[in-house]
Amino acid sequence: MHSLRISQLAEQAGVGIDTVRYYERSGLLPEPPRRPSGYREYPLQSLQRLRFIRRAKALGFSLEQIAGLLELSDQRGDVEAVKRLAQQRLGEVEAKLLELQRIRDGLRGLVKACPGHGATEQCPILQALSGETA
Amino acid sequence: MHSLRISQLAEQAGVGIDTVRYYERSGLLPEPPRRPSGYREYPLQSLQRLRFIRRAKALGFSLEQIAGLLELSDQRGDVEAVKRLAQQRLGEVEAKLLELQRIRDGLRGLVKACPGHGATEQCPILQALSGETA
DNA sequence: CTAAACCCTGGACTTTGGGCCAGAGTCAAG
DNA sequence: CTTGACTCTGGCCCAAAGTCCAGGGTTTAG
Repeated sequence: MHSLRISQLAEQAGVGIDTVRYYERSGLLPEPPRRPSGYREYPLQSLQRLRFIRRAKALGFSLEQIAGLLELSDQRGDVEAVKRLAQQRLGEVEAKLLELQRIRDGLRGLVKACPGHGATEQCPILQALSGETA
Repeated sequence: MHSLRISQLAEQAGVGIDTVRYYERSGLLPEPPRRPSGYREYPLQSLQRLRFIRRAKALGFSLEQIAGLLELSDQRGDVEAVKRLAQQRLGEVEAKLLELQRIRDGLRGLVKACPGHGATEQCPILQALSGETA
């Protein structure tokens, strides 16, 4: 039984049925084969893909950006182009990581500098993020 | 000249004027003093705050979550509560970091495993994210 | 003192990412 | 072969985060 109905797919991926159809409309999830009746029959791959989307979304990627990431795994061949794309995405992701690390450090500093009593005075998180990145 | 008109503030923070007013309505940006005419006069602090918001947003925080972060720097006193809040945010941020690192590693692997020829075959980024986190 | 450039409020509109029906067909168990 | 659970399409609705007027004051440069 390596094919799923839409409700099974949705449940196992932790999203709603409408979401699945919406992703299909948006081109994020490829149109699955249909039974003669019109019912969608999803391969297990779709589950991985859906889970990926859910996670990436939780990280603040827009569906459009996620489409960009997924494009990488869809491209077979044309290796040069894929590589360039991957490098570009990698750059974006690394930038995100840096910013997120700054926030984390700010928060850590706050937690540490604040031993349960005394003054919060100069909360470091504003500073931690006020550097330049236009 | 340590006070800014709304257009100057907006420009220097890299957001639109309407956005500034929207943040004020939403309680993210405190209401600034006004001239007798009603014009808003922003202190430089507002600039830092706006920039913080912009960055945090780029990382996928919602305005509501950002309000939560900013609350930390606004609270003076009640140190216990502040600390708990900060620790909670820190946990969230660290979880995000881990996921983002997985994506980065996946992309790195892709770039590396793909030296300009050969098959992309098994793009690692799907794998990198298909683990369990409900 | 006047024109250009700003600012005010209030409200309507937009995009993203779905949620929620209605009406009609399909499938599986008893 | 019927009943309940499931699916289909199409369309309308929603919240978040802005964006864009309109109509009317304000400031400032010439």
